[in-house]
Amino acid sequence: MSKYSMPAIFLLGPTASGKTDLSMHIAESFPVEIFSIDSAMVYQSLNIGSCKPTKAQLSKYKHHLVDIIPPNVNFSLGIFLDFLDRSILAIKSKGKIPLFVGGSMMFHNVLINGFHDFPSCKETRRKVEKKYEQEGLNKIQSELAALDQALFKEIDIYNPRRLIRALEIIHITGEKLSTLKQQPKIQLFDKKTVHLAAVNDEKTLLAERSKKRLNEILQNGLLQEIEQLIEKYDLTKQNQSMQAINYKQFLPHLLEDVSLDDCFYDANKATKLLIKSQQTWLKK
RNA sequence: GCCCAGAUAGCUCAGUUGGUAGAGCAAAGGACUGAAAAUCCUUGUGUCGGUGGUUCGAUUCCACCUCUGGGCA
Repeated sequence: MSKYSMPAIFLLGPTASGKTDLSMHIAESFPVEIFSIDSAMVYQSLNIGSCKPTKAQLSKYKHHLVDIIPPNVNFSLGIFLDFLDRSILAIKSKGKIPLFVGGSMMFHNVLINGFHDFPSCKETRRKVEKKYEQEGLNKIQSELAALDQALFKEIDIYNPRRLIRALEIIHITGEKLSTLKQQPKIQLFDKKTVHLAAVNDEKTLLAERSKKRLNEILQNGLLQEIEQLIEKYDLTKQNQSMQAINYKQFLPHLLEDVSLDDCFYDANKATKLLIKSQQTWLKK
């Protein structure tokens, strides 16, 4: 029934909960290979700020879906699924089982509960984005209302991202997204052989730990890392990779006149919000 | 010691020509299918610094006091 027809193990949890270390312990003694589910670790050269495992750890334990794209390329679910496909086929032939570890909960959701293979087209998307930028939210709201009334009622129409993506799909397929959504999802793994494990902790404890970790990240040379990154790849804050926590907050210190203390405060704040939203996902 | 400016939500501040107040951020909750560490939604009773006075009514006007900035000695 499922695309890969093999078992899978998931290790879910918020940031700073100890997933990464635990996953390597598991990989030590079980026939699994680690698949990172982390939207920042996919970028090459984003090492310190993304809390990527060390080079030594990465070479000792194979981590799939880490360092798959350079920081000047924009990541997307499509890229994620492509790399996933290749890696899964590779370990399947070795008789290993994937251990999915990470805090990017939407990707876990796709892996566990399946997804619709809706198409994507950059040009179409750009057209819709342009319309939004030039004519505003109202315009694309009414466009969706005209094209797909059912979906309009269903989705969050104040969220431009959702509207733009919906219109993109409708324009490409020429069909209503609400209809397409009724088709069965692609299930990647058999639900019967999917094993979920969650690592979690008190929010205050996680906040404390992540603050401590942020200090370590700075000591490890986050600022130098960002400096080298933007120079080598000619990055600005527009790049998707620079939207990742720690990069987003400390970049202004290098490019603009923002104090280190302010950056620290913002990064810490962003991490706390991340933990919160990860915990919201876990409740599902 | 004198002069000036402040004191309002956890923080930064608006505001009420006198009828007991509201934004941003934080906090809490939530959504989530190609940017997701993104994006978006919901939730605001607080001795309006203290004590008096004027008034039907004061957080708003007046007096005094306390505290905090800044200036002058």
